[in-house]
Amino acid sequence: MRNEDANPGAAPTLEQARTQIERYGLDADPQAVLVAVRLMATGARLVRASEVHFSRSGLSTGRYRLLVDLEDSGGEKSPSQLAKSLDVSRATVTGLVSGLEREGLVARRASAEDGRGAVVVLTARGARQLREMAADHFARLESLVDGLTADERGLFLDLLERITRRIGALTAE
Amino acid sequence: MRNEDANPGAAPTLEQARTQIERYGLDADPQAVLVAVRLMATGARLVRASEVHFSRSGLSTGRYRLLVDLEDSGGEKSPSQLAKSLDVSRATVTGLVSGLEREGLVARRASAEDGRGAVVVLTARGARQLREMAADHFARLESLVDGLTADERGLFLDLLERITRRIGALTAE
DNA sequence: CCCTAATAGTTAGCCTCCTAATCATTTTCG
DNA sequence: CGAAAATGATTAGGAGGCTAACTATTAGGG
Repeated sequence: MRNEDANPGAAPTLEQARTQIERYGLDADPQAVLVAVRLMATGARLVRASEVHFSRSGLSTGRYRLLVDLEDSGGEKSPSQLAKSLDVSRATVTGLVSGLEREGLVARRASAEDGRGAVVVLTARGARQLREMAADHFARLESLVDGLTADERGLFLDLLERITRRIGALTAE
Repeated sequence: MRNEDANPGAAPTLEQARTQIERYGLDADPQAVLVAVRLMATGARLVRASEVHFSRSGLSTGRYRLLVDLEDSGGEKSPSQLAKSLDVSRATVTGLVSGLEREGLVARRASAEDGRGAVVVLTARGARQLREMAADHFARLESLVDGLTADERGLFLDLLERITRRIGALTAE
């Protein structure tokens, strides 16, 4: 049985990391490489699982996040601000808002102060949608880390944060 | 200054988690929720950073992973096997292979044993491409976890794995 | 044996996100 | 003040991934 068959789904082993490093005579630390690769694989899986989940409510991760952000901001926000806080391009926000608007979860209004600007408003229907999804959503998130104690969660959060800080450097370089 | 402006880029705070939970009178643990949300945010950022990086070599994360997988398997593999080990649909593999073939990094051959089957072969050019990228690639991965000691990396790996095991349940449900 | 069911690969069409270009307003400053 | 630069939003077009549908071949059961 092949290695990959026994271990499907983007979860590489330490052996694989070691082999790859040695193939080119590099001196990288296999464990360090494994951490990075596993984190990426997990991230990708999580993103996809989330997309699958939200699509069952006719939403998507992006649309849901936009709705939540809107509610956190008291129900109104400009597309630019949304792009910034969601860490997504303005063009993407335009698309997300268009979709949400089509389903009546959000509405567009012209900005009163700035002639160029627009304001995205959470509709009653959008707020209700969020309310209906809340319990299930948070239960799902909680269940992800069910297996960890409070201490372990704190620890994980700390380690994760220290890794996250390095991501910026990767793109900038 | 708004909270999101001070903390851009999909890195929610404990406060935000608490607020959202309380808004609907739920009793979820804010810390647990935070861990899950941060992990997803980090994953998404990592995936995007990776895409940016590979696009500079005319590749993508998916194409690179396919190339590596091919090399790990001795340079040949069927599209179905690739789909399985990359955890991606067969249709996606078709697309990845087409792209790689166009650039001469990979070639398609008909399977000798199975009339339906095909075999994807790593070309000399594909192997060279991998060789050229290796040092930089592994250095990048290593630098991601530079800030962690070997013990911390082991710990992180363990915690991450225990979380990853739960992802399946999320989608299945 | 042959007809049905399973399997391999591809195609078509959708969604998410991106960058680059465009158009309209504001702001700045010479 | 008026021209140039900056800013807000949208549009156009591309890449990655997915599912569903289609074609070709192989395997199985009556």
